[in-house]
Amino acid sequence: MAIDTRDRILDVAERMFGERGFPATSLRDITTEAGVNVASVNYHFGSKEALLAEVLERRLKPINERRLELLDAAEARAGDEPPELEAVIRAFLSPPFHSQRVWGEKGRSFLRLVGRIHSETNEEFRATFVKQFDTVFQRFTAALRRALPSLDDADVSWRMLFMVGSMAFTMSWGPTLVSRESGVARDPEDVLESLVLYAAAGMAAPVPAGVPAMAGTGR
Amino acid sequence: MAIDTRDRILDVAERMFGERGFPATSLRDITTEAGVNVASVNYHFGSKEALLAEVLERRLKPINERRLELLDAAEARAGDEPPELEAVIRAFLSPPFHSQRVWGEKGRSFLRLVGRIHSETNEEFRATFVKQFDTVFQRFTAALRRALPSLDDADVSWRMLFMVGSMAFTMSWGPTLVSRESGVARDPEDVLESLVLYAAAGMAAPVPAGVPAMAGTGR
DNA sequence: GTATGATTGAAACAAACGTTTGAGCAGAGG
DNA sequence: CCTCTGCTCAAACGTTTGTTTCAATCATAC
Repeated sequence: MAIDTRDRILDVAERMFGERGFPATSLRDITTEAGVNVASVNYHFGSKEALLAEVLERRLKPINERRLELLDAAEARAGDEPPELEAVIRAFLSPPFHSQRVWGEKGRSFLRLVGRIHSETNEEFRATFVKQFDTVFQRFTAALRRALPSLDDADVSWRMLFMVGSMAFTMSWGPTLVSRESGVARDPEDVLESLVLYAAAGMAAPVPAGVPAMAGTGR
Repeated sequence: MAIDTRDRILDVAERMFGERGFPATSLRDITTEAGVNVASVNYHFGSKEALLAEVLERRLKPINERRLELLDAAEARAGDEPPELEAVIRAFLSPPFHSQRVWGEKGRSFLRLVGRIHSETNEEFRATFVKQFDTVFQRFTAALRRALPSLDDADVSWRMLFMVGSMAFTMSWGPTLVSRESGVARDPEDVLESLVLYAAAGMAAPVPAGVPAMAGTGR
């Protein structure tokens, strides 16, 4: 009633995709809960997959923009020197966590959805999805290489993957898995701090001198 | 023909669940590829979900048993002292990576499946799934707490989550995402070493003195 | 007030889903 | 030879899926 049909669909779809997953959520689940007609999805978005794309873009765009802003600031602060490692990591990790705070429960289910994306869509869709991260990944890879001059390119790539993994898994299932135990931190801001700390230490881990040549020409 | 129908179904299901995901894979996809009748799935396993459970257990049991073996060895080696941090981490991370080597392509798609589990099944199924890890998690949590006496329980729990996240994400998508770039390490054994290094450094990261009390009584 | 273009509604579409049925086949035991 | 048991098969079950259709309704502009 109050809100536009389009937005109602987007909100409910975001939540349900996050909770049950994309293939497991039917359009009728969404439209029933949103109180709109089934046909309106195809009218407003064209298809179920196009709806998913719109749900993702709506939230992802500001997050990635914010990441680049923060990275810009960190690099400007460092001048000609390599940017500070922890600042780079924080620039990457904090925007999604902040979105969790800003958007409340909506933000949480959206992050769970992002964590699912890689496993629930087909190859082609995933390709258009990762394109949204192209610039972000390139910029952050370059920054991390400057901040970690002792690592070769392969190490930086893998460690970025490790960091992304921690982030995605934590955002998706941290609340579910950890909150069951007793007396653990709940505030997303605290979790972010722990994660930054962990990732910074992992990123900066020295490569043992005995086995230095893992990449380079061939292997 | 050569192999038993049951095993044929299990093999194909493992691969397809890993590639496309559980909800996105139909029983007819599986049975057609395996060259068996649709009805045989329900005859041998009872339901699609029960098939998934069997696929998981078949591979997961030896992995978790091996983890506990290695942890036993590490603790025995340490005597009354706390076990060595890197040994504990390696005990947790290496069995799935080794399975990747031992089982070849089958192992890879299985690990991708495991990475998907948390996002593709309903609450009840996931509950029976994580039960398989109960013992493992308890033992490793205890060992890590002894190896990291300066951390409080909440920090250990969260950092374990970070580690599991890196592992799951790497096993699921490392080959897909990283291999596209040039000249990066491919050998699973090397990736394991990088991950152990990263996780050990992250786990051992000192908690900044300024903000020590994150858990404990309330917050 | 009436015409216009955007939006919604109920109903139906074919296709695909997991599961069930019951006949048919093979081989072992008596 | 017959019977039982384990298994496979083609066919059909009733639901549910994403999508389409087309008339009804709405707000806005003339």
